[in-house]
Amino acid sequence: MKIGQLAHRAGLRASAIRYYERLGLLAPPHRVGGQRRYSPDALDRVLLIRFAAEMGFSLSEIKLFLSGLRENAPVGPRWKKLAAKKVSEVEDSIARSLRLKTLLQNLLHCRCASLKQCVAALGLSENLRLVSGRASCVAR
Amino acid sequence: MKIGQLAHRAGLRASAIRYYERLGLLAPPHRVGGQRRYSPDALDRVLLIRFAAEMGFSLSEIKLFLSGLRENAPVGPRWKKLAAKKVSEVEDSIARSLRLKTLLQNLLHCRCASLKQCVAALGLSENLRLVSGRASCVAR
DNA sequence: CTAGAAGTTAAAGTCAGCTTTAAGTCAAGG
DNA sequence: CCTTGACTTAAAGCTGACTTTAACTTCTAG
Repeated sequence: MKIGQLAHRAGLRASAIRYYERLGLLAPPHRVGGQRRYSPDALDRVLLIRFAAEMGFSLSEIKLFLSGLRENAPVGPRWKKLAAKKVSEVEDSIARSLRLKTLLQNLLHCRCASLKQCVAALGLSENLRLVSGRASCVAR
Repeated sequence: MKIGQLAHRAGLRASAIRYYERLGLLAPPHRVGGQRRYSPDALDRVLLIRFAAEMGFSLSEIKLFLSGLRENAPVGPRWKKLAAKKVSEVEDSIARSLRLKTLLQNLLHCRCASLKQCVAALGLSENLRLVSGRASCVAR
């Protein structure tokens, strides 16, 4: 498989494949006349990388757990440790997003005299951390 | 108020304030001997910007709805339209994160013979969109 | 044989949201 | 007056994940 085809099948551009290679995520394949030739396994590898990326792992995290990973082995403790960490990160992000959504909806339905009041009513005035919105300005 | 003080009260660096000014988010204040002097209102403005930023709005979106916004006016239709759009964006992101979390947890508890199998079992093989994880490999 | 599609490289560009740097000016205390 | 700290500017740097560009080379179809 040439790079263009690999890229196409993985839904990427050739430049992304070369980039992954440069980062050490993808082993340099053998070459024919200077051009990269990939085995079908390479597609699995790229798809695995994309999968992990979609899971929210950064490329460096992916490199970390792909190094020394045999694809045809059970999910190991290294993977699990990273996955556990990522789960809690995702949970945090979800919690934050939910608070965000509530705030936005309050704003949407509020009848405050001013935006300023409205924002203040949501309990964010001081340092603007998204603390749990205590009072809703909808009630006014 | 000098820029350092404004920045400190808003929990930012002076450079961020100047950056906001350059972007047109903050009106250029008057100057004393070349130095910026801010009225207390400027703090409200900056806090409002930070609030919106924390809500997930980009600075250009914030510029959009701050332009022509009087702070002491009810939340207007322009705001509401943007907020509604953002609510659905946040909802999408939450939904995505929830799927992610489920997938990660499956991976965490799975006993598949291989990562490859595990990933495949989650119904992601083909194009790697995070479609609703149909089968769980935990069941194996 | 030749056109043109697709491959190669290194280096620079992109986006956001700032920060840092360099080189200089201003303000306040002793 | 002098030092020190806060201010000024424009321009460059940072992170991440790539893409684009420029200048070439190689492959493939006709």
